[in-house]
Amino acid sequence: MAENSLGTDTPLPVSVPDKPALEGLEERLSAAWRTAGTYRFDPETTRDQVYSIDTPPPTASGSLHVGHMFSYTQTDVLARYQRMRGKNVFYPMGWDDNGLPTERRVQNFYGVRCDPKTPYDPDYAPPAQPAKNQRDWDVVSRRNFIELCEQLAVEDEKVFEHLFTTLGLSVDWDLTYRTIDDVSRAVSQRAFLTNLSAGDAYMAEAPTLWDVTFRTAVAQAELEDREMPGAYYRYPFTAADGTQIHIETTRPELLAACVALVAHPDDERYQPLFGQKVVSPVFGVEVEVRAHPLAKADKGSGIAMVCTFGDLTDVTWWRELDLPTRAIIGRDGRVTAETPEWITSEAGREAYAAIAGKTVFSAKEAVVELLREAGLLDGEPKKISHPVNFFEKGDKPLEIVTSRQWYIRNGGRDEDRRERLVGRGKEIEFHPGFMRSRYTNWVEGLNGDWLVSRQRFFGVPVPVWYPLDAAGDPDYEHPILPSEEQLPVDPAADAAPGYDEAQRDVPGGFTGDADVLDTWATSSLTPQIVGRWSRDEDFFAKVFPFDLRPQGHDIIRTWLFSTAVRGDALHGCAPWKHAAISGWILDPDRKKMSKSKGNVVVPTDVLNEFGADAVRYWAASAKLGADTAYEIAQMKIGRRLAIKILNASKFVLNLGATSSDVLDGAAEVVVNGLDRSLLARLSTVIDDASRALESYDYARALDLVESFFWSFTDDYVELVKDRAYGARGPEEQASVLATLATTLDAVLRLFAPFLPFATDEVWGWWREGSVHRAAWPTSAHLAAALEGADPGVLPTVGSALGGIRKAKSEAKVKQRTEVVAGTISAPAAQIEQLRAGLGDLLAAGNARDLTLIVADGELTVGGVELAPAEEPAPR
RNA sequence: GGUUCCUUAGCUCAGUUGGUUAGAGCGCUCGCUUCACACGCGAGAGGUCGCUGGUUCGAGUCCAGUAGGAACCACCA
Repeated sequence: MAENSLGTDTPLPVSVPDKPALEGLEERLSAAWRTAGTYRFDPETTRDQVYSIDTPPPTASGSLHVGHMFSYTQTDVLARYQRMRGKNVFYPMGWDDNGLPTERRVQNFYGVRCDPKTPYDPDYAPPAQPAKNQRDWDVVSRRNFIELCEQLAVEDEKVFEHLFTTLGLSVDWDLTYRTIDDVSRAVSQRAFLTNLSAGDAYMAEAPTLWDVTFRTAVAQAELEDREMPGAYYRYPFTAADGTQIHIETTRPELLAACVALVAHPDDERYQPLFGQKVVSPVFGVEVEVRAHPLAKADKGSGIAMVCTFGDLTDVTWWRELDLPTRAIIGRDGRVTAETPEWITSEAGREAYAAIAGKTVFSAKEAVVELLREAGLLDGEPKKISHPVNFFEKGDKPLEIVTSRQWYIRNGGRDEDRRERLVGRGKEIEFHPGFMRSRYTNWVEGLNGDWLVSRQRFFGVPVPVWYPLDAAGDPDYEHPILPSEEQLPVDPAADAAPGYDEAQRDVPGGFTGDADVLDTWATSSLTPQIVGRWSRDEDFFAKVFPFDLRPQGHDIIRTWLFSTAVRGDALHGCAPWKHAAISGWILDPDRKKMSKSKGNVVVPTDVLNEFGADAVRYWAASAKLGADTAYEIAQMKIGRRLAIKILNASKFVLNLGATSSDVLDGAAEVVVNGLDRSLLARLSTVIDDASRALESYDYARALDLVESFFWSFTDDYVELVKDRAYGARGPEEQASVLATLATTLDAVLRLFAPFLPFATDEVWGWWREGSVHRAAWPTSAHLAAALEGADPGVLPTVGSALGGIRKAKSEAKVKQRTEVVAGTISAPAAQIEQLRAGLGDLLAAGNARDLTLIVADGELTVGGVELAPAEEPAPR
């Protein structure tokens, strides 16, 4: 580690600019830090020296947002604090370029489409301009697509890196990764194969939530409810004796996919029907009436039409009542063209022809029309608004189709694992603590394992092949797996081990798994990727489990949980000790900021206008977990504070206060009671701020330091100016100068994590190296100066000065107007404190004399006689 | 329906194990170009801590209830 000690009082020439300013500091200092390697992680280290951070990788293909500055600053403050505490901080940066946003951006930017079946072209160059018509876009292999992605990512990442650098993030830029690069793909595949061999991953054919636009399966974590208009349609099924049983449904288009009617076992209206067959209208298909406790007697007509599959409840009934499968919705979201074999009647088959090949929407209209024509629609449809499941990135309701998919066990179907994962959540210290309940809530509400295969083209391929039998059908029971050394592999381009490429997709040969892994299946491995898991186990052991995972509360169910699942399966522990959950940025109207609302502020504009320290002040003023309004006013205050630090430092240093030996114990020079009082207060602030930061409450630490600093400049500095100029002799002057320098030194260190630019600028005026490599102050170093010090002297003298100022203010005279006489009455203890600072009080108040009177009650200043106003000098 | 958070000055928010007259900043009013800072300095006004009850010598703080706001999860016939 660099000069991480207090012995920094080298006799450098002090060089203070005439007009200190914030402008330009970001560029100059961040370049200097980069050159000096100020934030470099030292791999020669032991685990207990390290503080490791599992940085969230931003989507570099996305747009910059003030939210980025907000949450990343909060993490940076914690990182800087730990570094000053002497920790070897492992603070990497990643780029999440494995996912739909990047896929879309690469497609549109270059005008290409990915088809994994296309062979790799090592000499491929994208068109100079994307073709206007998407049909004319180049079709490229997955590997070419990934290469294009990496090319474009370089440009996108520069923009983010520039923002983060300007913001002053103390990231070690040598530690970067991309979620789509070779290393990440290899780690993702290795983890998947490890899960597979340990039984933590498996393949199954099952009903799956399906997005018809993207034509891919989606996981529970990617679901989103949207309130949609709909209608209840009421129509009858017919029992053998001719009784009509009315059902109500919002999805009449699935009538042909009906497999049963279900009512509650206690529902007396339907009890006689349980076990009997009824016939569906229009299609004339026989289905059984069944009982199940999930059916609600008070919903609709109390009896539900079960289709395969209308919603997740249907899946439950289908599974638990062992119902047949009669699917009619294809993966394209249309009704299958072929007439199903379970529709046997002539009329039924004719009716089916009316919906075959139609979209869900058109099929619904057609079925309703058929019902209406047959006079079976009971009354008009009742319009309602109801929640419908959507893929969070999709714009059509999800369907449920049966398909073969890969899953990773996450406790959704296994009580033991579920409890173990809840326990992992308890191993993690959440900040704020209540955020853990979101984790627990999610784990306990899971209704299935984690579906990780996606029928997309761009992403990390599922690293698996299948042998083909003599008929050319894949043997899914015996997948062919790659060796460790082969990773990463692309089964669509690379031949299976032991096979020749010529044997691809021919009987007796092999076929590659066509799917890619869910992006979270890779993102969930950020600790393993950046920590060099399986590549450098020695290194991995120095950073894992990580100390900190910072992230937003909106991705607890996805990123946080999935990382915990991987940590549990691969390492048998939680992946981090702490999780710092940041809030969202709301616009000033308290609505969530979003692009669609057009209320997004461009971060670079704000940085240019107020400076990085000002923006950081705003971010660091908000507690973890608290959604926070985007507030320019708060940035103005931060800017004011940063400027004040520059100016106050300039003043203090120009007074000649440059030796802070007191911090190293050379305290005997501090003889004045007011000085000792200030240092006693400083000592308390150091202790309190340190305690707050230890518990991840940086906002409180900032508040404490800031309050101290303002009382330092407004009260203490104002009081001691005269003495600092030497008006009361060399000993008194030495005392105040040592106190000023000591306080300035400590204050710069205390502010350094929050305002890295202004503090390091001042540090450079009189110190060697960077304040960001200096040690965090401790009160132990001040103890020697504080024997018997009374922290109450400063506030008491300060309020006496306030009383004098008030008298002048009320008289509407200049503050430097001379006080001819005045009395201060206060209890004896305060009079004692006033005596300790009387000299400074007289000087600061420009008072000839003040009479101190012991009296009960609070301190009051009275009988102030002011000197007559000076006549304006004759012109 | 379950879980969680929030409600304190006009605004944004502190208030750490319950303890003397509840704080800050912004905004507002008044004053001051005081030799670090006008991107400044000083002074001042402004709150029955959502509401109701309880515990306690003592409640903004703990408990119960209640109203309003927000988020997460579940429901989705």
